[in-house]
Amino acid sequence: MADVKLPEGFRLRPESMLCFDIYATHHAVGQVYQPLLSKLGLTYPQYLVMILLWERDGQTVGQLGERLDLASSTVTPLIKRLETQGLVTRRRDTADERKVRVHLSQAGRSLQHEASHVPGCVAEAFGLSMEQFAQIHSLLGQLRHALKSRSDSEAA
Amino acid sequence: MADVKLPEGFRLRPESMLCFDIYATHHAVGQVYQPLLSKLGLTYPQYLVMILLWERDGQTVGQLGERLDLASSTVTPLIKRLETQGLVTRRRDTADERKVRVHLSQAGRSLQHEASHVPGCVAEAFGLSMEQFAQIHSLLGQLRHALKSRSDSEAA
DNA sequence: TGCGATTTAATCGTACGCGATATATATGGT
DNA sequence: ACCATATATATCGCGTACGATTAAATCGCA
Repeated sequence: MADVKLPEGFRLRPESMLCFDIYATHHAVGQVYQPLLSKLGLTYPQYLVMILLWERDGQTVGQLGERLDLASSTVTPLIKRLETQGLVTRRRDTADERKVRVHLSQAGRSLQHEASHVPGCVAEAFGLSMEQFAQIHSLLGQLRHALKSRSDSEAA
Repeated sequence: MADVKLPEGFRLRPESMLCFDIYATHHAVGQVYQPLLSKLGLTYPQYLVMILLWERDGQTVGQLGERLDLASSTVTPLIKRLETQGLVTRRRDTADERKVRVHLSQAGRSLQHEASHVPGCVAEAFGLSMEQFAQIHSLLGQLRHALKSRSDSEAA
């Protein structure tokens, strides 16, 4: 919890603080996806889960949560809502009954095609060049890595 | 809603998609702030509001919401919780009674000093150079600007 | 002046998101 | 085989978030 190299009484305009940046960008991105996804009956977090399942079916609740950094208290009800909509089914793993595997239904698989235009629309809305895109990806990755290793060493 | 220049059947690893980047980074940042702020009895969004008020007292609910991209349905209850904690007071603007002005209490002002170590701790946890920091700020700003102008033209 | 349109907050219902806790299943050492 | 421990989900309470709606105050303008 070391104290820092910022000048005494250092004050930035709030809008130029990184916490505001991330917060505002997260919002802005969500608002690009929202109208596209609501036509499919999905929320943004539900869409992220579906993307993971389209990539690999039958993942456990824990695996999905780990890739999205979400606790079971968030993932479980989200999956149940997807199940209510008929997009997925939940089955206990026969080998290890603690695990719940999430499987796509036929409707869940078809939805992938109906959603195929979404990344394109979003990419277009982003209006970034491939270079800028790659830069952001790289910098955010570095940022998360720094934060992660910091909190890991704290936990140790 | 023009379709796009992505190759047919284009598929990225989910984790390298920008929506995952932003989502995961937002989370990671929140988790750096959370332990620091919980000692002050604040949540992350409450902290953002306090920063805005420390910069300029007496802003309206609408002004606070606009700077954070939040609707009144989010801001109003948040402010009420800050009021319950004794950090702010809410007063109707005498000149325009539709507006509600949010004012810091003495406790709200003192909290600024108790929170003064937070940006430093966070900057340290970020572990980024000033160049990287500025790059992220700039790129996220460009991204938001692109998204904003896109959705504005849509609304028009 | 009067009254319809606009602006500003607040309210409601639904869906995240998390910390703390509970429950069921599996594992390891004796 | 037995039991302490660990693991995987689920549940609960609280605090965001947002779209849709409502209500009050203000503004525009005939």
